[in-house]
Parts: sequence; structure tokens; C-alpha cells
Amino acid sequence: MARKTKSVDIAFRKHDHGRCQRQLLSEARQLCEARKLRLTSRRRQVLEILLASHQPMGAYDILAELNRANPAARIAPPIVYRALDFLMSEGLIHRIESRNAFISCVHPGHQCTAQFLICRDCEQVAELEGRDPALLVEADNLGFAVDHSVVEITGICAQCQKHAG
Amino acid sequence: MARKTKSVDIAFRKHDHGRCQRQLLSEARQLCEARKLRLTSRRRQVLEILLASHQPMGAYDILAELNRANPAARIAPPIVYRALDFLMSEGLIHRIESRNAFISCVHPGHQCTAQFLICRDCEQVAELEGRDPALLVEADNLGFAVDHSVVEITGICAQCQKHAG
DNA sequence: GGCCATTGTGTTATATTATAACGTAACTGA
DNA sequence: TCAGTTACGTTATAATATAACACAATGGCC
Ligand SMILES: [Zn+2]
Ligand SMILES: [Zn+2]
Ligand SMILES: [Zn+2]
Ligand SMILES: [Zn+2]
Repeated sequence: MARKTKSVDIAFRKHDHGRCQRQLLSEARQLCEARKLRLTSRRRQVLEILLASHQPMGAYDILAELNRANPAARIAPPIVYRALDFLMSEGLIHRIESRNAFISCVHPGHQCTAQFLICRDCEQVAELEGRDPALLVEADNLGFAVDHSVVEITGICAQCQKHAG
Repeated sequence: MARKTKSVDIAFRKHDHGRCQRQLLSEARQLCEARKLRLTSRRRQVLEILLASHQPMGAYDILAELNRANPAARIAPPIVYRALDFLMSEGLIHRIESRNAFISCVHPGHQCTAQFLICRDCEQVAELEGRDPALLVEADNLGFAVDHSVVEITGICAQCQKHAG
């Protein structure tokens, strides 16, 4: 099997993130159009805030950003959580359970099982594709019907190891 | 490789849980003695509350149990969280990140990477042993130094599928 | 266009989960 | 018994998330 690192480690490599951002937003638009869903302006705002980086953000950080962008409005938590629920349900963002945080998906619509490498130094998160075969076989042996999986690996990314070493 | 299901699916099978409980408490005692650690009465109380079932419990549920057992005391959250931190640091319990809950470890001291199957119907949690080779290879390719992993699979266990079907 | 059903938004209040900060008690080793 | 350390207790508060309800926008239908 050839090694695929194309979209795997984007967060940990230098890349044209402006392009990356526009690309992902455009994919989100297309995906919603195809599914007859409304990517409303609030939802788009929240998505754009998450697309601004490959780092996870807490709901209240997103809330603060929203309120900075709309100084007149005084937006409250439920608005953010509802937008996040929508974006998660469509696979446009993911929740990082071990951080109570949210992050934009780097391959929206793939319906893959998301897996994350989380650097506890630089706080960047890389999203990997694929499933864990061994674990699913084991689940199968137990007659367990898988629904959703959370795979989050914490450690130190290559970049931060260099800086420290 | 032979299939090992010995301790893998204990939470999803009938077993003598009284015995299971006593066994795990005894292992915890031995482990703390070996490591010159103090399994104080508070810590033991919290562990025993978690050992009472193979279901995850929230910190405040544990707190309520503690206060039920000690009606005179009025125990406060930090006491519970400190006991939980101790028990986690020694691998006697695990945190279920996707539930903000805690569960007793079924093979304390193994230093394994814990992996969980979580039934969203009966709420039981089975702890599997082992690591995900594919994912770790990928982490390695990226020069990522793994520290800690969270693997939580949600779905419906065999038992609950039967009841529903 | 007017109507209805549905979906999305805004608002207030509150629930749930977790920690900071600080003082006291218990244990440990000399 | 004393000092150093670890664990416990207490108060207050931070951080995360949701309930409940009113109103607005949208979309299909006539
Ligand atoms: Zn990018
Ligand atoms: Zn994704
Ligand atoms: Zn048992
Ligand atoms: Zn374990």
C-alpha cells in the first residue's frame, strides 16, 4: 500500500492556508447546496471562524469572535452551539472530545472516521483519514454495531520536538 | 494471532461481579503498596463507587454517592476531582472523554492504551486492550511522539440489538 | 400574493462540569 | 518532636452546555 500523506498532515506543514480556507468554504457551500441545506450567514460565520486556523477552538472562544465581528449584537451561547451542531451533523467540523473544542474538517463530506493527532505544545491538530481495522474487528466479534468513533492521540509534533531538542 | 476475549468484553457478559469487584480492589491495593502510594480512605471510597459497576459515572454522581455514604460530611467537588486525578494517574480508572465521565479500569496497571466500546442504549462500557498499529505507524511517519491516546467507539452492544430487534 | 408548516434565530435563565486559592490535618522520616 | 510533604476540607468561581420560550425567515401550496 502506497503511503498517502496528501491531506493527512496538512496542519503540521506549511501550506497556503488562505487557499486552503477558501477551498474548504467552497466545498462546504457545494455540499450544502447538494444536500438542500441552508448554510445561513450565522452558520457560515461560525465555520469561517473555525476555518481561520487548524487549531481547535472552544465554543466560548468562537462566541467571543462572533461578538467581536458583530459589536452591536451581544450573541449568546445557544446560537454558537446550534451552529456547531449543524456543522457537526454535516461533517463540516469535528468536536475534539478531549479538549471540549471544535475544529474544521479538512476533508468535509468524506464521512470518514476522523482521527486526530493533537500536539500539546503548539496546540495544532492534524486530522488523519481512515479507520482502525483491528478495533473494528474486535467490535464485530462482540456483535457491537459501531455508530461513531473518537480517536484522539496527544503528543508532541515533529516541529515542536525540533524546537525543544 | 489467537483471538483473546478473556478480559475484553467483561462488561458485556454476565459474570460474578462481586468477585470481579473484590479482585480489582485487591489489585489496586497491591499496586499502590508496590508503588509506595497511599490508597487513602477517600481514594478507596471513590474507587469503590466506580467499581460498583462497569458503567461510567460523572464526577457529580460520584460526589452524590459519597455524600450519601457520609451524611454528616458535606463533601465538595475538589475532593472528588483530586481522588479521580490520583486514580487516573495510577491507571486504576479511566476518563471517558466523550461523556465527561469516569470508569474503573478492568486491568489496572497494564499501562495499556485503553479503548472503549460504549453502548448508547444500556450505557455499559467495555474496555478493550491493545493499540491501533495503523494509526501509530502514521503518527510515526509524521515524526509525532505519542503521549496518550483516547479511543472511544459508540454504538449498540449485541445484547441491546437483540432486545430491540 | 396570502397562508401554513417548518426551520432558524434571539433571549433569558439555569444546569453541568471543573478549578483556583487558601487553610488545616495527617503522614513521613529524621 | 520537628520539619517537610502530602492529602484533605472549604469557599468561591470559572468554563462548558442546555432548557424553554418567543419571534423571524423561509419555502411550498393554493
Ligand atoms: Zn490550511
Ligand atoms: Zn474530517
Ligand atoms: Zn465486573
Ligand atoms: Zn484500563
